[in-house]
Amino acid sequence: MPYKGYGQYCPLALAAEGLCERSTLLVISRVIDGCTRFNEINRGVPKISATLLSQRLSRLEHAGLITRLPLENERGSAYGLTDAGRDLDPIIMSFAAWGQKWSRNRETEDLDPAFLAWSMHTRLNVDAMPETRVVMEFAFTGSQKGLSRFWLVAQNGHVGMCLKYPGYDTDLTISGDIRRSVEAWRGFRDLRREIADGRITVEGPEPYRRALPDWLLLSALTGIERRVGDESRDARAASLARTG
Amino acid sequence: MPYKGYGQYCPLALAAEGLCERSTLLVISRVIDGCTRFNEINRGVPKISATLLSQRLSRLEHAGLITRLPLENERGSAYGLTDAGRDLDPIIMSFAAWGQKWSRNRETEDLDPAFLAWSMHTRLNVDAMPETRVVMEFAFTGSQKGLSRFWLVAQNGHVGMCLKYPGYDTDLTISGDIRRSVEAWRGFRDLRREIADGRITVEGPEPYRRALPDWLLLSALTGIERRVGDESRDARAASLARTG
DNA sequence: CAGTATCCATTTCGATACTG
DNA sequence: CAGTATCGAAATGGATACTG
Repeated sequence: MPYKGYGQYCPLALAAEGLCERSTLLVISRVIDGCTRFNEINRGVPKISATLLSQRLSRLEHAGLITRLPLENERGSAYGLTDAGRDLDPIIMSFAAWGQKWSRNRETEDLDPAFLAWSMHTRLNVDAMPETRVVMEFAFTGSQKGLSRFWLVAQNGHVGMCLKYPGYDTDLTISGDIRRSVEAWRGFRDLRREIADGRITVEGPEPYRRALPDWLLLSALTGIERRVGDESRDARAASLARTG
Repeated sequence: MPYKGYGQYCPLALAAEGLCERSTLLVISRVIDGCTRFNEINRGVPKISATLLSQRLSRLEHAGLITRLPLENERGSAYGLTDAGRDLDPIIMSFAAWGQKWSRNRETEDLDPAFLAWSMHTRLNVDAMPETRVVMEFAFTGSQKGLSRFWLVAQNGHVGMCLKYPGYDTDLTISGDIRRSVEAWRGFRDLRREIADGRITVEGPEPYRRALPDWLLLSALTGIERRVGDESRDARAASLARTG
């Protein structure tokens, strides 16, 4: 068996062997976030196939990181964390914070509207929202597939995400370019300014329109200082190239 | 491009994309430890080929994690850390600590004597050692390849590791089973007790023999609490199988 | 829904040989 | 020493089809 495992007792090698496979950290992260069902995790991990997710969950279970409880009434299982898995929480957080701080911006092809919608549905400030049902429609432009629409339905403190028109009347419609939307989400742009300047538009009743920025909590990592040296260098180089 | 990259702006996905490839964390860890030369890193990362190390170093350089300075007098380069790379230090430490705490023990095939020797040469307490040259010979039994010999040569605060007899007279000869030696190194067994009970033997002048346990600093992670639930379970099951 | 089995394209990596 | 180029073997992972 040529290159399976690092063949070492070194603790870092052991940890890396089990955790540094494609999507594994993302899967654990979703379970840490509280996702319990297969498809819930599946939606929360970008571009993972059911085949791979299934395999990852099995391995993580055998490695003692997650638990799997078959459900009584329904088919399927509920996934949860073991102590070992829970111990990874702060490590994964610091990993993500590092990514926020040091990663380059992505190309447009990497700005997946579906994943932005999924992220938003996990970070809606339901405490600030009305008791009644609120239906928000998001329309992102500028992505590879042209226009992408999603609906978030908030009710009784619970938020659902729909890929198709959910049948309920839409209360708010938010439209904008996917790149600007992602940048606002990540905290690189000020959402209120984007709205005030009309680059992201909000349609609907005045009270809802006004409240919207308080409903969207944005990415949990917006506070992290950003330091991507190459980009400012690239920007300077580009600027020189233009002016020079 | 089927499955290259996760195609996401998610900070955790971005971090994982760059860092969660085979051996990448180990390579960065060696540079964090202060290794600067290609072969030095190569020896410190278990089972990495020159091809792969070369590729990893290039990627890490382009990703802005490590620096590479061509040397003036000699061939080759000196590798170092950027701010982004240095920022990973505490994260990699916590990763390794997690591995120490939660990983299962390894099979004998994974107990590589060469890597144990390499590890020891980085953790010799040179301040406690004589000014004069000290040559230690290690003879590990019980590994796949039968007997494995290594020499550590300490002089003037510097420690070298030799895979062949270095020509100098040997001051101390340490012999023992590779599994017990690794377990003592990792802090799972008490080194002094292993020596006292004759499972690890030390030959040489009395003062050196007595001082040896103070010279070997052991793994930097020996203090981490160990919690591997499955192993006690496995042990119980095995015990049941034997007795039942 | 919640997965699993199979097949195949793509990718990864080590061994070997080679260079200055 | 400090790598790089090439090649083939091994592993990975997506698509598809399938199940209860």
